[in-house]
Amino acid sequence: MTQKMNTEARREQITGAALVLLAERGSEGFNIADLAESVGLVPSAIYRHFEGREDVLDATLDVFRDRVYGLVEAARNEAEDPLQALELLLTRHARLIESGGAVPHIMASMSAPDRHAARPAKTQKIFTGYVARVERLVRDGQESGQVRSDIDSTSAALLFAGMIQPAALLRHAEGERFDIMAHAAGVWELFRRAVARD
Amino acid sequence: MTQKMNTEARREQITGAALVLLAERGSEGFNIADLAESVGLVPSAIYRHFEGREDVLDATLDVFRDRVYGLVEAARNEAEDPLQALELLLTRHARLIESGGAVPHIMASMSAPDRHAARPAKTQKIFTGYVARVERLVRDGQESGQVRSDIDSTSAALLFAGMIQPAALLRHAEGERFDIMAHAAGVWELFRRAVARD
DNA sequence: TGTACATCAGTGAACGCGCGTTCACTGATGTAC
DNA sequence: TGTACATCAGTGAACGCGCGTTCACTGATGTAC
Repeated sequence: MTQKMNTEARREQITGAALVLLAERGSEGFNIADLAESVGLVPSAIYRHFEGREDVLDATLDVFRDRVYGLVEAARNEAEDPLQALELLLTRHARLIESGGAVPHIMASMSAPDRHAARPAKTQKIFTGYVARVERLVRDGQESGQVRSDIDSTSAALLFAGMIQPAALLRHAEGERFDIMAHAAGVWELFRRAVARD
Repeated sequence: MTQKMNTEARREQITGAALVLLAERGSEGFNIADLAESVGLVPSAIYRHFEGREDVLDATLDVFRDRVYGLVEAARNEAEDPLQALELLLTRHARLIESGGAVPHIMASMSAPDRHAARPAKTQKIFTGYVARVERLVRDGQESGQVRSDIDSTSAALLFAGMIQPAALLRHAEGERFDIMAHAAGVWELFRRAVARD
């Protein structure tokens, strides 16, 4: 028998593994058998810790949210000004995708409507929360004078959110050949030119 | 019995209906029963015209590709210059999403890996083809002097491709409340500022 | 420190639902004469 | 113009696979005394 763990520790291990599987295959290809195997358990053992597949996805979405929001907070704290925070955030998103944690891929696949209306709604809420945080950074930049005051902060936030999405797709398509860090640098240069006060 | 149609006409009707369903629910929620019902047929009738579910998706992807590439061609032909073509393309993408043909949503859901490796690969090829066409417009703009020559055309093309993606997600999340045409206008202003000469 | 007991995570067999797919049959449509 | 026949799109019942889920059972772990 596999080593026993208390439910709390096991739940964390399982949601972590689920996040990896979701990044690889999306929610469509996500299944209990593979999830169980990836943590060295038998499928039915998952039900000791979760009510079912949808409950696993829900808990995994919580982990996902915390990580993504945590990325924004970290960038905000570590950077010296709002514009640098945005650059740092973009770089770290890129690095996350490079290491397999395909954030936009997860977002997209989890937001597909299905019988359980709860999951898509939650996913969308995570996304709007993310955009709101980025928008906050943009407005901070406007107040500090770094960012042009005549631009619409929502537009800027949505543009920012979209910068990394195509990269994740290409990363999946072309794999190692696609230099995602270089893409982030190139696209950041364009974004900076669009929003920075010359 | 439902009115008979020859296979060619029926195939077109079915792939058209499939595209609508995919935009609404993604490939995960796409099933033969609903597809058949949406064209007034019984599930087994689908098999008169397609080999199976995966074959329907494959054919639908062809329709999707033609429509998206057609959008780029139309914009190129109708606009007076490359930059205006890009603006026109963005506007039409937005209008397409507004009317329910959620392009990015389809892209994302179809690219999720699964047993049949063929579909994701095809989806990714459609996307890279799209990016290549946009990149071509950017380079045309550089040659005509409208677009700055010091920017990386690939970065610009990827930034452009990403502009509409978050909008599609928000459209799904907030529905009518989210003014996608206004978003397109706002984000275009930023893009133009990033790439246009002076 | 040792023993008895309760708790609870892990197991494997079995179940059953959803859904894609098959197949024999029907009857409408188009063609040959 | 009418009749006979061949073709083929549509039907509905049934099948079966994949996969999420249940359940009785096991045995490890932690606690009470």
